[in-house]
Amino acid sequence: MGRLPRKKADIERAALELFVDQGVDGTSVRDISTRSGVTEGALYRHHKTKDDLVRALFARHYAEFAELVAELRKKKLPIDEFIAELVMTFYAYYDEDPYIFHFVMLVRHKLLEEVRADEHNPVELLSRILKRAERNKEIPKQNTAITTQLLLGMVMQVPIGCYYGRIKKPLVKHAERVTQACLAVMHGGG
Amino acid sequence: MGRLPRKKADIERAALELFVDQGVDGTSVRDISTRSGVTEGALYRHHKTKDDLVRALFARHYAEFAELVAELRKKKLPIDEFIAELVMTFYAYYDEDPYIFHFVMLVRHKLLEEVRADEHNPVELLSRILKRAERNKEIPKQNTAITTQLLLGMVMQVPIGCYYGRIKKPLVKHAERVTQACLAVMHGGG
Amino acid sequence: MGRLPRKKADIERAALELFVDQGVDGTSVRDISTRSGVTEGALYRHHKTKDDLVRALFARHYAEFAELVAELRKKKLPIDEFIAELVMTFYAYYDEDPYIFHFVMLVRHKLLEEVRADEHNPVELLSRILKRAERNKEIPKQNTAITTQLLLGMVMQVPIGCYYGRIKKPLVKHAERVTQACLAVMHGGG
Amino acid sequence: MGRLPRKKADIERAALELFVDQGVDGTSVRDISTRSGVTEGALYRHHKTKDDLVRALFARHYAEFAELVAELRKKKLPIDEFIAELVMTFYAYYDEDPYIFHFVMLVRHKLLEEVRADEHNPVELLSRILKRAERNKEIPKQNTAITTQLLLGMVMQVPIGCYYGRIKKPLVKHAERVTQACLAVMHGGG
DNA sequence: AATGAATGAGATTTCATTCAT
DNA sequence: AATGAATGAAATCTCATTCAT
Repeated sequence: MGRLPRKKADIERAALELFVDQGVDGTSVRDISTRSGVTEGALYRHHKTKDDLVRALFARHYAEFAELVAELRKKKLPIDEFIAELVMTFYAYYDEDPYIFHFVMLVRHKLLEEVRADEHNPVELLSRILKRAERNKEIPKQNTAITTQLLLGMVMQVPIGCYYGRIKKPLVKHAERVTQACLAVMHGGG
Repeated sequence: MGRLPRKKADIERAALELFVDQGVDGTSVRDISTRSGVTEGALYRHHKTKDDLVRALFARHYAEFAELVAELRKKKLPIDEFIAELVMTFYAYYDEDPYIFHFVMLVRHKLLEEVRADEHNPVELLSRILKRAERNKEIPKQNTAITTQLLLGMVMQVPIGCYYGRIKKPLVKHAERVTQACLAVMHGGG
Repeated sequence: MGRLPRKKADIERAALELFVDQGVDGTSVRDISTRSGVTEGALYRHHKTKDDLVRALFARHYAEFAELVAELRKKKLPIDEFIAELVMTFYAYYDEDPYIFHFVMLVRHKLLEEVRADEHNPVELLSRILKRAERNKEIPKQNTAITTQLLLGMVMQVPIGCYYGRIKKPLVKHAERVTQACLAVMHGGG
Repeated sequence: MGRLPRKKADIERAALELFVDQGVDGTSVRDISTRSGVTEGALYRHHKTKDDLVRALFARHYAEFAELVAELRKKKLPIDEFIAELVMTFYAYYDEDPYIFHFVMLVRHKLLEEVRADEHNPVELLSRILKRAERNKEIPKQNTAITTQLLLGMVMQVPIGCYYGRIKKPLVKHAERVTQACLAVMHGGG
C-alpha cells in the first residue's frame, strides 16, 4: 500500500475554515496549502478541482445533517416536540463545529440547486412537516410556505448572530427560546 | 446639452445583477463589460477600481434604505406599529428592485464593518428599538439580543424564499403575516 | 479606438516557428512570450487558449493553401499539367515560408479530422482528380487510393528532406523531377 | 518459478499505444498507469524516467527493424529485388503491429540523431544503396538525394493512409504496386 | 515489487488595471 | 470620454518523480 492519505483531512479542514472566514472565491488553493502545511498539488490528488473540493465538502456535511433530520422524523413526534428536538439537534450540531454550519450556509446558494428536489432538503422537509400538521389540525390553517420561511429564518439567524458575536455560546442554551418562538409563529396562524 | 451618462448607469446595473447572480469575486470586469456592452477601460473612467464600484453601489443603496428607516424613526411610533411599517417599507423596497436588496445583503458582511457603528445598521437599529421597548414595558423582559436575531431572521428569510421561487411576489402581500409573527415573538417573552 | 494589435502578429509568428522547432506540446506559452517579446497574458487576448492558437494558425494556413489549389482547379487543365502546376505551386509556397508548410504537416494529425470530409482537403481533392482522370482514360485503370498516397508521399517528403538538410533549397528547382516521378507513377498503372 | 514480468509488458504496451494516439508529450505517466492498470510508481521500477521508457521502446523496436534490414543487405541482391524485398519486409512488419511502426515514425525525429550516423538509418541506407546502384549503372544518373526522398515518401505514406482508413489492410497486398512505383521512379532518371 | 500520497517545479489561464491611440 | 491591447501578478492546475508504507 502507498502512504496513508494523512494530509487529506488537513487539507479539507483548512479549506473549510478558510472558506468560512474568507469566502470560497476569496480563498486560493495556495491559502489552503499554506494553512494545512501541504503542497498545492496534493489537493489535486484528492479532488479534481477546487470546485470539486467545495462540492465534496458540501455534499458530505449536508448529508450528515440530513441524516440527523431523517432519524428525527422516524420518531413520528407531535409537531411541537418535533420542532423542539429539531432546534436542539441543530444547535448541538452547531456547538460541536460551527464551521460546518457556516460553510453549508455559505455555499448552499450555489450548490443547493443540485439537491433542490431532494426530499432531504431541510426546507422541503420542514414544508412537508408543516403541511401535514395543518392537515392533522395540529396547527391552524395558514400559508405554510410563508411559515416555513419564518421558522427557517429564525432558526438559522441565531447561529449567524453567534458568528458575529451578538449571541453568546453555546447555542443549545437558546434552543428553548427559539423553539418557543417557532411554536408561537406556527400556532399563531395567519 | 450634456446627455445622460448612460454608460455609467449601464455598467452599474450590469455589475449589480452580476454580483447578485455570481458573487462579487465571481464576476470579472470583463463580465461586466460584456453584459453592459461597454468596454473594460470605461469602467475606470467612472470608478477608480472594481472594489470602488462595489463600495459605491453599496453606499448608494444602503444610504437609500437608511434614509427610509430614518424617516420612519422620526415618527416615534409605538413598537408594534414601528415593526409593521418597517416590514412594509422593507418589502416595498424589495418589490421595487429585488436585485438591490440581494446585493446589499450580499456585501454587507464585507462592507458593513465600515458602518458597523452606524445607527442605521438594521441589526443595531432593531436591537436599540427592542431594548427601549423593553424598558418602556411595551414588551416583556427578554434576551433582546436573541429576539433581534429572531425578528431579523424572519424578515430577511422571506425575500430569500422569494428569490428561490418558494414565495410568490409581491412581498408586500406577505408583510402583514410577517408582522404578526414578529409581534407574537416579541410579546411572547422568554 | 484602442491600441492597434501590433503584437498579435509577433505572437503568432513566434508560436509558428517554435511549434515547428520544438513541437506543440514542447512549446510553452512562456516560450512564445519570451520569443515574441510579449507578456504571457497577451496571448489570451487574441486566442482563448493555447490550443485555440494552434487551431487558428492551422485553419488560416490550411485555408490559404486550399485557396491556391481551388484556383488551380478552375483552370480545368489536363491531368499532367495539373500535377505539374500543383507541385510548382506547392514548392513555391514552401520556398516562400517553409515554417508554414512544416507547421501544417505537424498538426494535421490532430486537426485534420475536423476538415476530413472537406472537399478542400488536399488528399480528398487529389483522390477525386485521379478518379476523374481514370474515368477520362487519361491514366490507366488502377487503385487510385494507393496512387493518391504515392503521389502525396513523394510531393510531401521532399520538403521534409529539405528541412533535414538532405535536399538543397530552393524547392522549385526540384519541381520538375518530382512532377516527372508523379507522372511515371500515375501512368505506370497497377 | 519466476513468473513473467507481465506488468512491465503491460506498461510498455499501454505506453506505446498512448504515445501513438496522443503523442509522447501528450501522454502523462498517469495516463499510462490508468491504461495499463498498473500504478504510477511501478513504472519507475522498470524504467528510470519516462524519457527512458521512450528511449527503451524506440531502441528495442528500431533495433528489431534494423536487424531485418541488415539480413536483407547480406543477400547482396540487385537493386530492383532489394527494393521489392525491402517494401515487403517493411509492410509485413507494419501488418504485424501497426502501433510499433507508427511509434518509431513518431519519435525518430527526436531520437534518431543519436543513431543518425547509423548506417541502419533507413534514409541513410537507401541513399547509399541508390548511390551504389548509380555507380553500378543499375539505374541512370540522377540526383539520388531527391530519389531517396521520393521513394521514402511513397513507402512511408501508404501506411499513414492505412492509419487514416484510406488504404485497406493488409499492407503486404499493396507491396507489389508500391515496389513497381519505386522502380519506375528510380529508373525514370531525372 | 508494488502502492499511491505527496512533492516541487512549471504549465496554462485569469484578471484587475494601465496606457497608447 | 472611450477603446481594447497589453501588462504583471496571481490564480488554478498538471505532472514527472520521490518516498513512506
